[in-house]
Amino acid sequence: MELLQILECSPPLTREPLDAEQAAGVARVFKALGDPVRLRILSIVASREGGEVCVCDITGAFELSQPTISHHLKVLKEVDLLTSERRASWVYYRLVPETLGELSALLGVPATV
Amino acid sequence: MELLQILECSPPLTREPLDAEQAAGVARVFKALGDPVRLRILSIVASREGGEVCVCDITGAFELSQPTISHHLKVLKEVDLLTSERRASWVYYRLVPETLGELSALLGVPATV
DNA sequence: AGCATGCATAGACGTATGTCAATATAGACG
DNA sequence: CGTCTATATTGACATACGTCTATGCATGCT
Repeated sequence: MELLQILECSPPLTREPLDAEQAAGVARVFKALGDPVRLRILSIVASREGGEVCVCDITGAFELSQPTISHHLKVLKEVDLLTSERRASWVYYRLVPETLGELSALLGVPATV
Repeated sequence: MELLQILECSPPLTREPLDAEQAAGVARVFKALGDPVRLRILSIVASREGGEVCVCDITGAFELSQPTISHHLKVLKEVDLLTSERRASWVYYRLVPETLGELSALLGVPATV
């Protein structure tokens, strides 16, 4: 089953308990978010006007090796938080807003009536 | 700095990049959510009518040892997702909805206008 | 064709994490 | 007080993870 589908089928945490399969899928995404470098990478891509960021822009923002950044980008891609596209020599990463939205909904606390 | 304060000060990922300190704080919380067992525990507590769950209720829901459940509860407590209170022989866990709400806001995608 | 550049992959290494069995602690109750 | 029950802590172990260096693979350029 696709990860985004699992997120779509998972009820908000405050509504009912997750079953094991839902929890496993959701946990994969949160685990990807559970690293400071990946969070910063994601926020760089997500907040970028135009929505696209070249890998070189990201690498320049950290004092980490290029392979390390590449590794983190791969992790974010594997959980459908980012997509990438190669154009000419450069690879551009983009946010997948649906995934972020599903996570937000999952955590959302129902408005106090 | 307190964790909840860091969450309150952190802008939505789609608005601007997180700085290193914000990312470190936020990552701690997401890391706690990045385990299937903890997610299920959290959803059990969060979705419970009355808001309180006794540890024994949680232990009974998993085929894991009692110390393992206790460990996961501790992790969730350390990132301010849960609080606990002892009454008589039992310990009751409660959701901290503010933390969940801050996380949700952090991930929220601005409505498409 | 050959080289330079941008990014990905492979492998190695230390540290962190999830789990358990064993033990400790705290409260209830005889 | 002693003991039972509910939960927490400790220590051990295997596995996963973040990082690096070295290398591979495209693409563009001369």
